[in-house]
Amino acid sequence: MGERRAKDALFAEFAAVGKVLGSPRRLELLDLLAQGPRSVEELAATAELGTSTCSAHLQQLRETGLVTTRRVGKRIYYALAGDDVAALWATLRQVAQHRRPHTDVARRAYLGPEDTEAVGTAELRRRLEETDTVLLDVRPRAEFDAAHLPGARNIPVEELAGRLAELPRDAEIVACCRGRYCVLAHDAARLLVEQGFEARRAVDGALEWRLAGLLVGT
Amino acid sequence: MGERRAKDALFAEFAAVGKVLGSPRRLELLDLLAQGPRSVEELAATAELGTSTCSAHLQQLRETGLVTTRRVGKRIYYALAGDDVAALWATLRQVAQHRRPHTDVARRAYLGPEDTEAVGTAELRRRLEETDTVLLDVRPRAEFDAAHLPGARNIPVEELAGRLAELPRDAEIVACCRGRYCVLAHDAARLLVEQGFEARRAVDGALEWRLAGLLVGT
DNA sequence: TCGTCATTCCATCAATCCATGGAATGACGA
DNA sequence: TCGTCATTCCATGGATTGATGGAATGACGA
Repeated sequence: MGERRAKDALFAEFAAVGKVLGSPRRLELLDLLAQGPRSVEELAATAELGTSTCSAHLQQLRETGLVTTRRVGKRIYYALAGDDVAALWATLRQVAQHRRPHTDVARRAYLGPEDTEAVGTAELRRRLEETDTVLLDVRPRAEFDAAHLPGARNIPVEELAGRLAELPRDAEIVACCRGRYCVLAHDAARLLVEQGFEARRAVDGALEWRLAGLLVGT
Repeated sequence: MGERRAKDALFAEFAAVGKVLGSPRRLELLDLLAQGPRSVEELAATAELGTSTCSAHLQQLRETGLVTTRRVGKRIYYALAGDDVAALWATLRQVAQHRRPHTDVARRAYLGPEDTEAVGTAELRRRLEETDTVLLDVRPRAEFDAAHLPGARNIPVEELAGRLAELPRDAEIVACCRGRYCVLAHDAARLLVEQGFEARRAVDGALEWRLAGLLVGT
């Protein structure tokens, strides 16, 4: 009886998903896609990959079923197949953070010093309701447009230094971005504090809020 | 600035966890470990692996931080590092089931025909409280001892055919095992029904109940 | 119909991974 | 102290994977 063979086939299916999660590059692409659909060249540029390489990785993600494609004009947009994939990605990060001490070292090295104050999601929502806190989403416009917290304003970090006049000096500003391992909010909060604003950064970001069902599209 | 380098290092940490999930053999070991601690040779025998091969896989799991080891006498027991790892494994399976159509084909090929009636966890708990349903855990004794649902009785499948006299003919029997992708309950329920018992099988098993915090140890 | 442009295919090289069996390790028990 | 036994180490060969650049594909727009 092919019981062993059948079991191997089943576990090979599971392993196919695992295998595709085994490359830093693919995870980076997955992280970007968790923010919203993107074309190959956008992804290649953002992830600093060659187009061929990026395409090859995306195809592996697609063959495994984690992402889907849609053609618009002469571009092909890749998107996460569903929120369960985002949940898997979040769980993977959580396990790494929990079980691999070095993850936290790498996280700190990437995000920079913890010199700005962090605001948790519960606290953030309270402040948005009860005070005139400004929620500043500093992700690229495309990602903001795809989905963001209700009431958030968008100024991409690259533009932030030149658009300080748009921000209030008499209210608290909370910067947010892609999620727990994204630099953008750190950078933004740091810049704003240097410029004399009363600024903090959100601990969570679009990925976590997406999983909690808090986001709205445009 | 080594921003790219730092980001790569962070994502390499995440990918290390993904990479170790990319082998069917390791996933099988992980699945077994989700049932409770086991020695290398037990694992090798159950997963039908050579000892060296098994040891090598276990070490990768350990280096990645997903499992821990403990020495007892001349044996080394491997165990899951925590419930978050079990949750990751469950999420991975769920995504595969959801996003890879072939998973269900492989699942059916392995588990055999769906000729016995399935009982979900909510319904199972209701029946255990309100009727005199017998919950029959058909996993190996070691796994049952490590953790099981309160009130369950243990008869490993191998022994089942010879111990039918211990089971009531006037009450419903629900067979349970490791989880959604385990054959044992299917085999047991099939055998019992053939023998004229009023038998069903639980949809969920130890893995799912562990994550729901329903298990008790010995 | 043809040029353009985004994406994919292809061939290649270097690197990594897996399974295997025999030797080495290292803790227990006499 | 020494034999035993579970586990790990090591060397090997076969297979897979990732990055890369140039060629091919295929849809759009003139």
